Amino acid sequence: MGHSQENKANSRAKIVAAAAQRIRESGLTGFSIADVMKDAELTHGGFYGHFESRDELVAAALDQALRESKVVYENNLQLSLKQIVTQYLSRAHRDEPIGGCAVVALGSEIPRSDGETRAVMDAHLKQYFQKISSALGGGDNHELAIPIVCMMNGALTLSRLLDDKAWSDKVLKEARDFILALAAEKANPQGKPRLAARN
Amino acid sequence: MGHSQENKANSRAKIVAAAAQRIRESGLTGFSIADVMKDAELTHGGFYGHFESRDELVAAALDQALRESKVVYENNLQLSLKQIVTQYLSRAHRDEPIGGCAVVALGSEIPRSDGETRAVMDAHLKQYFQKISSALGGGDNHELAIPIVCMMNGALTLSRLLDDKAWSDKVLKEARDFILALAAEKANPQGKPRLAARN
DNA sequence: ATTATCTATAGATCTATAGATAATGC
DNA sequence: ATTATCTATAGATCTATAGATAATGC
Repeated sequence: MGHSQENKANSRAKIVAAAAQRIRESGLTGFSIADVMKDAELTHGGFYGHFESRDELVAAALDQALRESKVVYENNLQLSLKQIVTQYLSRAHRDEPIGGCAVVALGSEIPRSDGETRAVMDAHLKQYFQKISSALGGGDNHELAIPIVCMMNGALTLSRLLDDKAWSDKVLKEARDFILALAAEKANPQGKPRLAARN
Repeated sequence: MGHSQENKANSRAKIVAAAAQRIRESGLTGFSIADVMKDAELTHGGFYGHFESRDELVAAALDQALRESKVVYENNLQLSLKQIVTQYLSRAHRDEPIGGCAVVALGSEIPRSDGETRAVMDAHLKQYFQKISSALGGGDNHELAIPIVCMMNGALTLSRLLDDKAWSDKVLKEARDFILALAAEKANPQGKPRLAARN
C-alpha cells in the first residue's frame, strides 16, 4: 500500500491487459471488475482510481485486444496472404479465443455496447480492410479485400459455433481453400481450375 | 389468476416468443426473466411453472429464433440464391436485428453458453449449410456452400460493427456483388469477367 | 502533504423459491 | 382437489463510493 506514480501507469496497464483477455474469454458482460482486479493483482476498490466506469474499461480493453492482433501481423511484416489466412483459420485460433481476434470473439456483442466502445471497433476495422487490401496489392476500392475479410470472420465464427468438430474443421478448411484459390487465380488469371467450378 | 391447461401451453409460447426477440435485441445475458415475463404479460414468479432455469429458456428461445428464420425461407420455397442474398445482406436486415438472423445476432456469445444452447445452434447450422448447398444445386461436399455462408455471416456482422454508414453499406454491397458474380460464373463457366480480376 | 491502493459497504439488480389466490374440471 | 399464476422475498452478485492506510517526494 502506498505507491509511486510510475507504479500507477504500470497498474493501469496490468488492469487493461487483464481485461483485454477477459473480454475475449467471457464477453463484454461475463466478468466483474473484481475479477479483473484480481487478475491484475490489485483490490476491487482501487479500480476507480484508474477508470471512471466499467464502460470506460471495456473500451480500453477492446482497443488493447485489437492492437495486440495488429502487432502480430506487423511484427511479421513480410507475412503473405497465405500465411495470414492459414494462421487465422487454424484450429489453434479457433480453440484459443483469449489471445485471438477480438472482432470474432465480440462481433455480436459490440453493436449493443456504448458509443465509445463501438467507435474503437469502427476505427480498427477500417484499418484491417486497408491492410488486407495492400496485402492483396489492391488499391482503395477493396472489391476483393472486403469479401475475403468477411469470409475469414464468418468462417472462424461458424467454426466456433459448430460443436461437431468434423464439421467445424471442414468449415475452416473450405474457407481457407477458397481464399487461397482466389488469390492463386488473381496471380495467374489464365490458369485453371475456376473457383466457381467447385461444387 | 387461476387458468386452464390450454392457457398454460399458450403462456409458454408467449414466453418463448418474447425471449426469442429479447436475445436478438439484447444478447443472451442482456435481459432479466422479469423483462421477458413483462413482455409476455405475465408476472415474474410464474416463470418457474414453465422452465426449470434461465438457461433452459435461453435454449428454447434460440431454437425459436432459428426456426423463425427457417420459416421465412421455406415459405418462399422458390427463393433463388440471388433473392436470399439480397434480402440477407440488406440495410433493412442490418438495422433490424430483432426479427433477423440469430446466428449473426448471437454468433460470438453462443460459444460461451451452456451445452444445450450450443447443441441447438449446432443442429440448425448444419441444416443451413445443406439448404444453401441445394439452392446452389450442389451435392454433399459443400465446397461452395460453406464459403458463401461464411461470407454472408461475416458481412452482416461487420456491417453492424461499422458505425460509419458509408463503410457499412459498402461491405454489404461488395459481399453481395461477390456472391452473385460467383453464382453467375458457376452458371456460365466460359463467360467473363473473372472474380479474381476484381481489385 | 500528496496520492495510489486498500477495506468495507450502500444500493441496485437478478435468479430462484415459498406460500397465497382463484379458475378449472372431476 | 388440482393447478396456473400471483405476490413477496431470501440470497447472491455487481457497480460505485467513502474513508483508512502507507509509501512517495517536496
